Order: sequence, then structure tokens, then C-alpha cells
Amino acid sequence: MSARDLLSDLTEPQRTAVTCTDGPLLVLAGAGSGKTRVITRRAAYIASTVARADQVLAITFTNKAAGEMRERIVQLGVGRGMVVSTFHSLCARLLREYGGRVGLRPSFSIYDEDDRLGVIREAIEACELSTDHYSPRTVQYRISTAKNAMQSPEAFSEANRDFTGREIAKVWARYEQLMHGHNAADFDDLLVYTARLLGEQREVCEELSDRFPYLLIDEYQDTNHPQYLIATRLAAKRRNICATGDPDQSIYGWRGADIQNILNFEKDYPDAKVVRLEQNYRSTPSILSAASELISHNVGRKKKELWTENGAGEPVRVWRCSDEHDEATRIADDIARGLLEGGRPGDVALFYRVAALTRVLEDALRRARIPYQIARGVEFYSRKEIKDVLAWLRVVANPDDDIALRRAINTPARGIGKTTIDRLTAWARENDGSLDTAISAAGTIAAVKSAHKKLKELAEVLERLRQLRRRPVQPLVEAVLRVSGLQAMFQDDPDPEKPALGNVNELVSAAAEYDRENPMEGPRPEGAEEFEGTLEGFLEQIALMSDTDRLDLEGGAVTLMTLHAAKGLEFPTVYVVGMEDELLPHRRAILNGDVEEERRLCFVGMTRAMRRLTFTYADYRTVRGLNQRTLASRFLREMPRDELEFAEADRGRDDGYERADEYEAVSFDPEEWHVGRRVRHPFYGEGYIVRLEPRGRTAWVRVEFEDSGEKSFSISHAPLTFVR
DNA sequence: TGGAAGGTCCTAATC
DNA sequence: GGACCTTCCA
Repeated sequence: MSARDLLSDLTEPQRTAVTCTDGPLLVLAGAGSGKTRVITRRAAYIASTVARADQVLAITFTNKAAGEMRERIVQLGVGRGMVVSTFHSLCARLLREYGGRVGLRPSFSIYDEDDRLGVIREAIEACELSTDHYSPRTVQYRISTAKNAMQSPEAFSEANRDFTGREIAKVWARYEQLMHGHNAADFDDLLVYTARLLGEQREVCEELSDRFPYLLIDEYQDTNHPQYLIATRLAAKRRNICATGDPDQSIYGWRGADIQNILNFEKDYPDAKVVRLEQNYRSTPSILSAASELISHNVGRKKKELWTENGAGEPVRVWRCSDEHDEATRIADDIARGLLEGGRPGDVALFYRVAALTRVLEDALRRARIPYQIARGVEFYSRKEIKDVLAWLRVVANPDDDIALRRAINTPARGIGKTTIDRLTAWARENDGSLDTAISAAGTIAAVKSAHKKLKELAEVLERLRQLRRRPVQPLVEAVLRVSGLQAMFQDDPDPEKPALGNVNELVSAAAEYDRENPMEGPRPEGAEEFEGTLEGFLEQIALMSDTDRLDLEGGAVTLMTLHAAKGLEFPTVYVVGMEDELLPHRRAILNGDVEEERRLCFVGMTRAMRRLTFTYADYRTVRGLNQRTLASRFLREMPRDELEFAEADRGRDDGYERADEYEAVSFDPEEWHVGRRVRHPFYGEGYIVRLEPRGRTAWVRVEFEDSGEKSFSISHAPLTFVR
């Protein structure tokens, strides 16, 4: 397609966004304003006018989006070789190349949440602390937050001079040391190391700026600080940075995304051109009006008016249900009715705030015989049998990956038990080596004498497999299955119901597909890196897979997903379930006083809908096994009533929608409960009240404890006593 | 050494 | 109500 053709069917602002190739550009793209199309065209336009395709680096939010964009660009007839990638994939790729400068060897492992918690636990224990007092999750959360702020353990220690803070800093330092020993990086590390690399290694930054003079970054509103630094540093020399996004759709603040990155773009680049895309091509006027009105309740937002020329549609439906079963049944019935009338299951999506809501919905869909899929792409890779195989693959790729080795060592059972592993680990620690070196040296370690023979066999198996490392992935996976004994283990499984073997075969298929897409020999796609087509590349692809990446949106199934996962997608028919206070907005967000991000989340969900949008809420819902009365979401009251159409449950009790005013009711004595008051808790000790939150008939109190940080309690139940 | 049972958390969203 | 960790027992 010629440069002119690329522009022919675009509106004026879209065309500006495509053709301003040089200099900083901010595209504020409202929901449904054709953003994907614009950035694809822009990339293609640059590649057919001012640069080669491989001089463009486009960063998207998911691998799926990257894949689609790459495909469309090829369809547009622009040469291959453009690097379209997520931040995480890009960083992994760069670190394979330059990681030596931040202490990573090229075959490093990427640790997922479980692996990382394992290492945190190890670090806590190595610091001679108890995991009872230092919950690995909390510690990991604090470290992660600090990393995302680009703090060093030392700086963190300086900033947190309380006892707990200092201890966490120690754990963190130990964690770093362990990760380094395992030659591993966690998700945060990928970003942080890359940002540091670009900041500290001038010639690397220079080299990459020259390699990629044109930079496109999508979903800029959800970049965190390291991502911001990476973008800024890559763009510093050439300044051809195009950021696209929508502040109203910033929903990842909880994992460190900073909405200020997009709001300050014009300060960072005073010469930036700004293009606003405000015409919506996706939704009906009712949906758009309800969504716009809702989001207008956020204060301090960059004002933006969405409009559409789309024809009128039906009103937004709001269903009040008696409980979650009623809710699920009614949705399933409604979908079934739509299918009878000729609708396609693939056109329907169900969104929810918390993944825990899926079970009841699934049951109802199954009963109604409606095909469905759940956006839980990583689920496949977290199955036990798959993790077993992956552990072996990781050990083959990266001998220092102790976490994987610890799993592989006795799977299948080969008589090497906990005691032996502990002794090997102790030896490794004393000798500054990994578990793998301990296994190789087992013959000289007296403490594991009884296991010498078994360890020698294991070492030989590992050695044999590692010689195959540079093979394509499929034969390598098959060899691992055979030589490790995993295959025999799965085949011997007496339970024919267990799909382990089938799943493992699926993994082999995935490996075959990977080999096809990343051929090791013959002509490689331009820009292909050294490690592509190798085991490391395969493992990396799996580690960085996101929930939506495996979704089949063309397929004949209703899609279930969290509101977060829904970002960037669109469906003709959308149901948003669980529209209740404490669910959406989520209780924790209410307690933390961060309802605005919840509102944006709701906005994102609504604006995915093209023709029909339905909200449901339930008077009673079972949460954590407890049946509880609910209140309709405050967000429903923030939408214009004349765009909404209400339907009551058959067996309604009092109206949660009207009752919502109870928020204002404060049922505690404000003389007694006030911010700053000192209180004592039998377990957490002394602290002071930092926040009071009236909710329903009671109130919540947030207390900052001297040793244990902040905790929240319901006033009517908390065992708190006043001090002095 | 390994499996089963029981107890103890949690329980927001993700790469 | 469930995942996961620990403990206990074979």
C-alpha cells in the first residue's frame, strides 16, 4: 500500500496522528476512537516514508496486541522486521544481549510470582527471620513497590528507618544475591535492569537509539516508572517518540503505573504535538453517554468529550438479582435467548472485578450448554505436569536455576529426598555455588554419601540433555521427557481421567509451533536475535504470556474475563456482573480512598460494549463462604438514569439501589473514634488511627501500628482498646 | 521418602 | 470456600 493509500480512509485528526512522523507526539485517544488503526497506520507510514521498518520500535501492552499489529503491518505491505513487542519482552530481549552489564548471563531465567515468592521465603529464612512475622507476600509487595520506584536496597533502608523497614531491606539485599546466584530476573527486574542499563551505559543507550530512531508506545497511561525511564532514555537522542493512550483508562495504578506519565508528556516534551481522537466508532449513544457521565465524576481529570455518529441503540440494562446464582442464571438465559435468535457466542463477553466470581457463572453457562472460554491463558502453564516439564527445561537452559532444579531433582521420584536436597543446598551456600554444582560435586560431599549413586545418575542425565541445548525446541522437549523419566511417569499414571499426558502433548505442540515460527536455520526474519528459536526464547515466551494472549476471539465461545483483562478489546454484547459496592468499587480501593481508578475500570468495561450493555447486581452474595447483604454500586447512581433501564429480580426484597444512601450513616461515636487516637490491638500492639470510613451500618478504621504497618478493621468487631 | 489429611491463611487486578 | 503449607503416618 502506498503512503497515500495509508491515509485515504482516515479522519483529519487521525491523519495528523499518522503523518507527524518526526518529533514528540501525544495521541490522546478516547475509548473506541480507532486508536489501534491509527498506530498501525502510523508505523506503516513511517516505514514507507522516512525510515526502514526495522528502525521502528513499537511497544504494546500485550503480546497478542503486538502479534496483531505485526500482522496488520505486513498486510499493509510494509517490509517485515519491525520490532513490535511488550515492554517485558523487549527488556528480556535486550538483557539477553546486554545483561552482562547488570550481572545477568544470557541464559537467565524469568521468575514468575511463585518462583519469586519461593526466593523471598528463602531470603527471609536466610536472614534468620520468621515467615510468620514477615509474610512473604507482604515483603515481596514492599520490595516490588520500592523497585518500581527505582530504589536500591540501600536507599530503601535509608527511607525506612523503622525496625521492619530495615529488616525488609536486609531481606531484599539477600533476595538480590539469591536471584543473582540463580541467574534469574523477576518481572520487575526485567524493567528495572533495562532502565538502569540505558541510564548508566551511555554507549548502549546510544546504540539502541540509533537502531530504533522511531518509537511508538501504546497505552502510555499505564506505564510505570521504569517503563517511563526506558521510553524516555530511548527517545532522548532522536526525540521521535509517539505516545498513545487515554488517562481515563489508566487502571494499573496498583502495580505502579503512574498516570502522571501521560499527563506530564507535554511538560517532558514542550515541543510535543498533541492530537485528540474523540470520535467514537464503537458504541451506541446510550452506552457512550452512560460511560461519559460516569467518568465525569472523577476530579482532576483531563476533560475529554467523546461523541459518536453511530445510530441509536437500546438503553443500558441494569438487573437487580436476588443472589449470585440468580444473577448467573439470568445472564445464561439471556445469552441462550440471544443465540436462539441467531446471535454468535463469540460476540458476548462477561466482565467481573474479581476472578473469584467466575465459578457460579461457569456453572450456569455449562448448565445452559453455552460454550465459553475464560481469559486465564497462564492457567495451562501453571498445571502441575506442565510446571514439571518446564522446570526440567529451565534447568537445561540455565544450570544455576536452583528453584527449577529443586523441583526437577526428584520429579519423577528418584529417591533424592528433602534431607539430601537440604545438605546439597547447604554445601552450595558454603561453596558459593549453585545446587547444580553441588550435584556435580556430590561424589566429594560426605554429607550426601548415601545418595552418591543417585546423584551421579542425575548429573549424567542433566549433562546429556544440556548437550542438546542448541537443538530446535520440539526435539529438545521430547528428549527431556524421555531422558528425565517424566514421560514414563505420566504414562504410568493409573488415573485415566487425568489429562496430564494430553497436556504434556499440547506443550510439545506448542514447542513445534515455536520452532515453525522461529526457525533456527535458513533465512531468519530480519532483526531476529541470536537466541530466537532456542530454548531460552521458548521459555521466555511462556514466562511473559498474559491471560488474554491465548484467547480465541474469533471462536464460537462466550468470553469471561476480569475488567482489567478487557482493556483494548471490544464485543457487541457485554455483561458487567457484580455491580455492588465493595466489589466495584472494590472494598480495598474504598478503604484506600482510591475510588477513581475503580471508576476508570468500570468505564473501561462499559466502553468495550458495541451494541448492548447489561449491568447486574445481587442483593445477597456469598463472599469467602459467607452470605452477605450487598449494596448496589455507587457507580450506577452516577450514570444518567434516562439511559438506564431497570429490571427487578422476581423475588426482590428491599431495594439496594435506593438504600445506597446508608453510606452517609455513621454508626459510631465520633467523640471516641477519631484520626490520631491511640489504640491497642492484642496482636499488633499499639498504633494510631489514620482513617475512619463509614460504610453501611458500621465503619472501618485504619490503624498504623508501630511494628506491623497499617491494618483495617470493622469498628464493631475489632478487638481494639483505647490507650490513655 | 512420599502421600494424605488437616490447618491456616487469604481473598484485587498482571507482566 | 479454596489454595497451599505443614504435619503426621505408612
